[in-house]
Amino acid sequence: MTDSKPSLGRGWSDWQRLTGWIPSATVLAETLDGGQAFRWNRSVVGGVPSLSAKALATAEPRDVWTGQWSDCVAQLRLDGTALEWRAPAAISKRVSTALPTYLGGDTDWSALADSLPWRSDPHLAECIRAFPGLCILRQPFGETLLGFLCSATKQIVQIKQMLALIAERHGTPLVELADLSAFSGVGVNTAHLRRLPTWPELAAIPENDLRSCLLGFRAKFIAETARFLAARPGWLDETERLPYPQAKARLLELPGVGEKVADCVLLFGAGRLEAFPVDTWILKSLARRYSLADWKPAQLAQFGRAHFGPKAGLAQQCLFSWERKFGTR
DNA sequence: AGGCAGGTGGCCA
DNA sequence: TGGCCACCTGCC
Repeated sequence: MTDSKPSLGRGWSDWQRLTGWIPSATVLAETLDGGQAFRWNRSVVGGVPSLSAKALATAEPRDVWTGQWSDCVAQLRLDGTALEWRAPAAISKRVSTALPTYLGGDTDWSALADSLPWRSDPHLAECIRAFPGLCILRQPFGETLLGFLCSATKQIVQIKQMLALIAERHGTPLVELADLSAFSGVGVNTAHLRRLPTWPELAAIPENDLRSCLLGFRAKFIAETARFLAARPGWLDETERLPYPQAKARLLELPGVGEKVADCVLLFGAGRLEAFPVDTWILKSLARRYSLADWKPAQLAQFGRAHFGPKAGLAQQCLFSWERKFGTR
């Protein structure tokens, strides 16, 4: 079977360079799979496939990240110092437009981190040094809300499983079924190439069907939030456009959305860098590194905004990543 | 083999 | 306002 012509609509586009953001492997992993987003997975491609396949021992093994958001799916890899991407050929045009925005627009993340008060804060300096150029993703608002409604007292692996199941069982395919056969052997489970259901779609799913996607008591919150939104067309879009304080106040009206989830949605799903989510990791971080043991979450949030300034959300993510990776003791 | 986990809402002083 | 506790259930 020959496939000499460039494939139109089948398989993946060629790898293309992404200009602007050049993360290390660590920072790329931390950005895509460090708790901001829950729809990225790493696979290892290349290297020595088997003992007998000496001839196939070609390229160095390297990580390829596959991720989905909205009606997009993309793969990312590091080639030397450049970040490269590709997408299913059928949607590569759409992805080429959406990907830069998803990765934080044309923000200079190193410059932004440099604007944080690290000069007078040794621990913050250490966290920034550990994850130089760490990026705050700009994810779809509604999907970010869904993701963090799943997050209560769950670890990242489990949140990823919930969302994968929701997409698999209740989402529509991202690529035409006819194109899916071209995806075997590239580290992609084609069953997972489905977009997450939208909120109107979620409103039509019985709570028990949600519950069976490993959601537990979170299913009730999602079902109730879906009903709330279904009764208010345009409410979520308006909320996304509101200034931070008003947007947060509105999100807090949703069942299952408290301070922490609201801040996560605004930080990772709306680019509001003034949001400062206080979770257990930040609780530990501030208690241990800033001697703020026994402070309550609301006080810590106030401290965070006052101490780290208008881009406190980026500082939060640096502290969070550091604490999760190095602070386990 | 059980305790625990990126929280929230409701109830009580 | 502040503190406690139930809520589900699959992982480490």
